[in-house]
Amino acid sequence: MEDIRDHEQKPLINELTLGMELVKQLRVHLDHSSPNGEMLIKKILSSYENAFLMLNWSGSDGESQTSGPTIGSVIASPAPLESGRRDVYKKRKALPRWTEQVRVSAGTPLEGSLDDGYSWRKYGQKDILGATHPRGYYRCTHRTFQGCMATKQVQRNDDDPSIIEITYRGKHVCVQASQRTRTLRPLNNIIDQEQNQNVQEEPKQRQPQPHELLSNFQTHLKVKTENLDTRELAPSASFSFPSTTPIECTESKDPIFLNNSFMGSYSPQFLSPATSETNYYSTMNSFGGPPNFQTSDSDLNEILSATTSASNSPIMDLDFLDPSNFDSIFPLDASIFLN
DNA sequence: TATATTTGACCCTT
DNA sequence: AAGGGTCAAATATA
Repeated sequence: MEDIRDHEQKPLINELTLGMELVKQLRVHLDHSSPNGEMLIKKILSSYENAFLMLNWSGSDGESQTSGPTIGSVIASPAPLESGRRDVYKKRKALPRWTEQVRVSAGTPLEGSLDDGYSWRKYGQKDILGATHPRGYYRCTHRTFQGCMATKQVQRNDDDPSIIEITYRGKHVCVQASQRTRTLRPLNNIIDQEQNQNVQEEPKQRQPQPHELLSNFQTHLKVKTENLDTRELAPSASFSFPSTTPIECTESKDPIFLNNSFMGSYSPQFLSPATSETNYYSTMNSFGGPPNFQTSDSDLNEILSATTSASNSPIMDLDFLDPSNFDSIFPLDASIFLN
């Protein structure tokens, strides 16, 4: 099985690799004389990255992959319900899961407003037996275009309503435009927003509150992990939230893929998780979304940086990250991709 | 008009 | 069978 799929993928990988190489050669010839050209190059490379990410995903799930949909198939043609859905359940069950508890001040509005640096879309709410507060279900906004299966459940604690429990499931495969660093509004502006939010009745999570985020996660956050391989956690013994690392950024092995293959030349700078997801969204259009090429050069830089940032995230599970698999999938020194 | 949320129905697991 | 989780049509919002 594995071999067959390898054989199916290798030519594709090779083609992608070749294409990436050619793009980089083209980039050299551009010689910075054309900003637009450079922008396009980055877009193209970004698309290649995502293609690789998708391939990776489809080849990483050992258990259910025989009949389960790959990311690509999800995007192109959802699998039939009968078999597909069950596989989805299986997959999700196998996803790593961990819980965070965030204490919010009394008047703080709802769970959905808690921003962890990723953009979420609410897809359900349920009254839970024995719980006074309903549980909200959120999934990654980028599921459609990037196949990111990360979800989270948000529920107010019964005993202490000021505590909100957030259960994350799955790792982000998506690239989030998570770097407001360079676009952060002036502090007073942020404070204004926060004050406004405290008055807000129905908050919108679409407007991340970097300031609030920071204080929440740095001062009130407790994390308990469930079903999370302790081996993975071990390296994050420093499980603190240095400045603004997204919570998901706790696994150490994940960077292997991005650092080695795509981001070798991009120093992992530290980026704010505060998310303005619209930036990236427009970029993702380049492979599936509605046409929108208004992405600016700086946006693309952000995106690439975000990918770097994401390299700190538990992006993939993955046997794929097993060096042995890695070699077979990326025969070349992939660190050259973005150089 | 596009995108996000709500909510009842459906599916899956236990 | 019950309860939790997800889907998707309807509705709301910007």
